[in-house]
Amino acid sequence: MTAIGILSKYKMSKTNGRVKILKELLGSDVALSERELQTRLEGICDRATIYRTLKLLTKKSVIHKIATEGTVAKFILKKTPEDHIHFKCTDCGKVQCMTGVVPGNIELPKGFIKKETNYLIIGICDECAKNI
Amino acid sequence: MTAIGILSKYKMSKTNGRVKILKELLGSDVALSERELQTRLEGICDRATIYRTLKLLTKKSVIHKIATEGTVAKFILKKTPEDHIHFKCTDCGKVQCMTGVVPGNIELPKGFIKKETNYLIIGICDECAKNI
DNA sequence: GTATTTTTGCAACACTGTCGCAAATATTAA
DNA sequence: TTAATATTTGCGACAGTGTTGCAAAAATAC
Repeated sequence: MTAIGILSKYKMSKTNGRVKILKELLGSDVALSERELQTRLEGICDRATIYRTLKLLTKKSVIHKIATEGTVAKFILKKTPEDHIHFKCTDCGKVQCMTGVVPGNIELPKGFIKKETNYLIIGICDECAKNI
Repeated sequence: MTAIGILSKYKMSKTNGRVKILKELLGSDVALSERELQTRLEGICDRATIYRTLKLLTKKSVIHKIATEGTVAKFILKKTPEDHIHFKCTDCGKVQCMTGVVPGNIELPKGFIKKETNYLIIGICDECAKNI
């Protein structure tokens, strides 16, 4: 799906900034922070706009907000609606989707209602592991 | 294990602040942020001290640093060394340990090395679910 | 093309987490 | 117990994240 297509689907105004932000996310196989997006967009839009767009896209479930170890949140396109795991490399810092690695169906204790998941494995990614 | 016991075990100086911080963590079944600790300690020690202590305890694997949805990290005593899941309630904000709920053994793709996990389920906890 | 609605950029803000440094406290050894 | 040494603390300053109000700008609706 294209950036414009997604914006149409969710009835969001097609502004220059939003299209560019979405394009970056569509073209990235790793999760990006607001900072990283800002760098890639080279000042096409304001910090606040990026934050607002990311918040909106997260709310619409187009992207996934990943709380990583540090203070910064990273965002990645939701490829599948199912729960899945993300991997953060402590070496290169990349956060990526672990497609194919499915967390077993987790049964919560009685009374708990699951809305969303944030599964993160921290370690060394395959690329970095080669150089050790 | 007592606060003093833990400090001895890890060869950490037994300062007033550290003992109090550890006692709070030992007495809490939910994860606490630096802010929450500060409130509970009523100014017994400085922000910086709390942060430093939490960092050290995390490094020693005494506590677990949980990256929650927002910007703030929360900390909880490590009851078991195994991977386990934490649950964050969007209603009351509490983050707790889901003992008994074990994530299936997750197999990573070839080359990836796991060091640590951060599994968080977001939803409504049993207490809050009652009042809906 | 104009009117209306939505979004943007800017500036200001609160908050988190870190750090250097001198003073205070804890540990060690006598 | 005291003096010497090592560690930790509090303070202030700082960089960074994420949010918000508001007027200007852009997008949508008519």
